[in-house]
Amino acid sequence: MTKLVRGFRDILAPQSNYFTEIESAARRAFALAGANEIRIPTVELKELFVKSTGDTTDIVQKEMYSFEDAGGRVLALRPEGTPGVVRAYIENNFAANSPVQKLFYIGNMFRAERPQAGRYREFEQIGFEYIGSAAPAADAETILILKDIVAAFGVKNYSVKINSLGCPECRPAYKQELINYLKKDFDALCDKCKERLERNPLRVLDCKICGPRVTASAPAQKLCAQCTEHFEEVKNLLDGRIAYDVDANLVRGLDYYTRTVFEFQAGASAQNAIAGGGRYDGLVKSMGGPQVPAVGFAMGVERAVAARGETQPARENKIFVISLDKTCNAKAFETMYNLRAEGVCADGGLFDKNLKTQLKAADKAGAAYALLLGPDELAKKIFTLRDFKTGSQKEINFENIYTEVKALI
RNA sequence: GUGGCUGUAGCUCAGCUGGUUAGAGCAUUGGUUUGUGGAGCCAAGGGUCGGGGGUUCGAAUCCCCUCAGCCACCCCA
Repeated sequence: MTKLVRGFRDILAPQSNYFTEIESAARRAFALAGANEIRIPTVELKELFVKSTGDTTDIVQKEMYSFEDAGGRVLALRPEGTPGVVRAYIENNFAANSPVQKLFYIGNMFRAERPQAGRYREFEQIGFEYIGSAAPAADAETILILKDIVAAFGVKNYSVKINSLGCPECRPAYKQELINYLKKDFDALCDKCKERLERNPLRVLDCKICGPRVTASAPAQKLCAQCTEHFEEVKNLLDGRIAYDVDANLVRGLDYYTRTVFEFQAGASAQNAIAGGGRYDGLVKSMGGPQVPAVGFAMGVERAVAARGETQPARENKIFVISLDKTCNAKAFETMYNLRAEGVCADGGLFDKNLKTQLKAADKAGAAYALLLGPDELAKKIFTLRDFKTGSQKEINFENIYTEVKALI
């Protein structure tokens, strides 16, 4: 038979419920913060990602699903959400009307990496982009919204790292200084870092092989006065609201980040980054828009779900309708259907099974109550309501059924 | 993309150094003498042992290829 494509998967209950839970938590937090949802396409021109995410990144160099359509356009499945959002911001001319935008999205992303636990070729991201504000408060707010979602969803043991990468004023100088420093001991670098040196020397600090050895003596990040002030202000706003560590080696892998970057980590696996983000003050302009600052994050839903773990759902306020005889089926069915109209979760309908089987099914479905209708009940115009928690039963007259059930549930 | 480990019923696994019709527990289905679930009892169904090729009289068991999963690297969410 035809099977799943490598790296893709079916998400079944209860996992699928956890996805809904975190999405709901996110929507609540976004609504409280005044953010609007944006739905962007899954497919964009490949060049969008090359220009924004960056052609030096692995994501663009080797992880994109790209293809040519019948019209000869070179397209790609989105590997991340930010480029599409920024493209939409520019294309819809937000800058002219209401330049400050808090936008969030929930959607699946695609990267052709080698699959591993916590790393799939299709995965879901919940993302937030705060476009139009250069204020440190925007950085802090972005980080705190993310914290609220993670906390509301119930991830317990996570840590937060932040850093500042500087701006176009101070970063090139630092980059050059770092290159000069690393070149002095070029041969000691691993092969990867030799390649990285010119292209993106900051990544050497993040390297598992060279990083630990180099960082101790490497020149420290030198932020300009404005970047220093910005970073200090971000930290001030964060203090007391979230526990975090400043990690000078935190370097995000996307090209567009400036100033503040951050990462939320949880779980023991190597794929422990459940969310990450940062400021990207130059991206809108570099993509053809006006000079507009921005900051944002993206959260990996399956990683957040894995970090939180399974939850034991309480026995649902569900009523399971059971009929014991052909003569009772019509009334039982009608009652089941009408209960739903009354807003009660009514399951059941396995009327061709015997009582024991139907009760088993009710238990398995997690029902709180079973509503039994047999010839005896039909004759007396009553239902028998069984409470699964206590095992007790009581009789309810036909005419009172909806009010009584609604009172219970 | 690189390296390592793994792949037997829906799930978790057992099958010793190759030997007749491949097993268990859980799950499922059906019964359990007349209407009562949440580890009662009985029984049944379900696997071309990931797929393909090879070695052999004979392969789940050995070899090769392939696919998939996991772990590390890498990368990132």
